Amino acid sequence: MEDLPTGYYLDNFKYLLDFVDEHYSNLLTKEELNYRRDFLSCSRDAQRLYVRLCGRRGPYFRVDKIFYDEIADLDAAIDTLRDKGFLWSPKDPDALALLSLLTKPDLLIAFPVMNKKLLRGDIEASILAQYSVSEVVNHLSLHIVEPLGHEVITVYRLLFFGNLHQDFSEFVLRDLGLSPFENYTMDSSARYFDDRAILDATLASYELEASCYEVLEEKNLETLIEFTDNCLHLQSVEEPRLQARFEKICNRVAREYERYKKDDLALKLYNRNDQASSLERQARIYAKQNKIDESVSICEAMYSAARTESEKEFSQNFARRLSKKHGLTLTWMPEIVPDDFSVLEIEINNDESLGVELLTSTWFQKQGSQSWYVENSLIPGIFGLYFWDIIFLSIKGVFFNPFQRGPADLFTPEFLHLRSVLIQQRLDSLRVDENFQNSVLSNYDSKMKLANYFVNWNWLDRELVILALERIPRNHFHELFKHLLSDLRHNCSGLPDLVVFPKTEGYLFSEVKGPGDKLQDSQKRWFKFFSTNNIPANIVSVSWRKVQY
DNA sequence: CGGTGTCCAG
DNA sequence: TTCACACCGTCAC
DNA sequence: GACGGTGTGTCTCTGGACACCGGA
Ligand SMILES: [Mn+2]
Ligand SMILES: [Mn+2]
Repeated sequence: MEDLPTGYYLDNFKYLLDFVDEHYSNLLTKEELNYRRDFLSCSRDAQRLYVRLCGRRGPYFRVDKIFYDEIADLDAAIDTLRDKGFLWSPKDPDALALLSLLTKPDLLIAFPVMNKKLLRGDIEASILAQYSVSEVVNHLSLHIVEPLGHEVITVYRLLFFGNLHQDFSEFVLRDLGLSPFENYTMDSSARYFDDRAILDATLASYELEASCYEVLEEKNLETLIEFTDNCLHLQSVEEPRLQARFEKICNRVAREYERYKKDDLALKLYNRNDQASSLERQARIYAKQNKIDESVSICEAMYSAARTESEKEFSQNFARRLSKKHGLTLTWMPEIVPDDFSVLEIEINNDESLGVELLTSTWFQKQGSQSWYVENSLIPGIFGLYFWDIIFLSIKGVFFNPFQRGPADLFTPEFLHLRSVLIQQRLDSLRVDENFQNSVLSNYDSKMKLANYFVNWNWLDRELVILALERIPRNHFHELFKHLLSDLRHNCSGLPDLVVFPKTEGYLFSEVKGPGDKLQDSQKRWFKFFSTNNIPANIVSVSWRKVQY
């Protein structure tokens, strides 16, 4: 595998800064623009040191523990960064973070009174209880530095990636060939953000998410109420993605209120949005409070405005149970179609180390079949291969950086609308396409390892793809792909554990269920789909063979 | 001293 | 740190 | 059977260094 050039990390950092400067400079504040200008004016050593430190946990670093061969003059680099405001030595550092700079033996030397048998965490706690922060600082007298400007880097990163979960390691993995990306064309005007207000709101929503997480960790009702009052004000955001993110946070908090039996507080938050999870919780709460009419009317509204299969399922099932219990007749409810999935009962020896799915797969192999543990990798994977060029079609604005696993509109209705003709053609041609197998396989070979939202290369053997293409009939693929396309976001999960190929012909999807496990909702939906489309699928119900001693 | 987890480089 | 999945305990019917 | 809570792998990968911990 090819080595990266010395200082590769600085190249990546600068690439990102320049890219953002080129595409988004009109969105940047004076401070953010100056940040880049000042950084570029630093010496190469200083730039390298800064990027190195910012890539590490920190937040503080002992100067005597900083070792980088490629940085010639460490002290000069530190001075430069300090002068330009990229680094400082904090006067009032966090004591715990300071203690973390010492190993446990060093801690015990510095604070000899401690009982050596304690765990590290207990030692730290007891030092903090015993000494004031300034005493700890003076006592250790370490020369420490802290890189500054993380917030600015965050802005640049968000503008570049369009999210905050990707980071500089993307560059490395790509350049090492470990996780390369499709070479789609980005039109030069493509931008994820157009508006500073949206950018700021997005940054705020990431912070809100983080503080929500902390608040939930605390497990304290007062904190929760305080958080609600201070941070969850009704806000109107134009950006739908942002709105959804905000509502998700509200719903998480509301769910926590339910755990405290504060249904009224929960409802107040749930009421403000119409996300599926919110509607579902509202229906449950009203039912629990014996407000049957309210609960049923939520279900009815949910049913008639259902955006996904799962909303339809839930509203129907929940209302059905309610009506049965309270003797209501609901005109809007469709006839019940009882589930009738074929079940195969088998008995095998337990082996904790392997897991029930692999054991069942082995069982099928012992019957002379071939069997793979694929879950959601096979069908979405072949879909991703067959539709590859459509997924990565350059449509204006959907590709705005080189590290995307799919177009920006992949999970919005826009995706289908803007490509409807091509998608329809591809689906139609599937039935007669002499080339279907070849085009999937040739994409498998030519796109190998390239990141695609639907293709999980690690779980998609070439051999498996070949066999699946041979054994699964065209019209089955047609229906499977149509079903995926009907809800790309939700229908890429819930597929059965195994795909089984009997010795000579045919195939079978098999969902393995150990003792005490049952079909999940998403799995049920797939099984309904299988049964209406005559796609062979069963549930393998496993029980453990009694071991004789 | 071996097992485990975390950090970090590439 | 999120998501998808399995597993476990409880409760009511 | 319904429901809620929890645990696990895995998130894009792999290996090395190191610290910590608990038991011999
Ligand atoms: Mn499974
Ligand atoms: Mn299963």
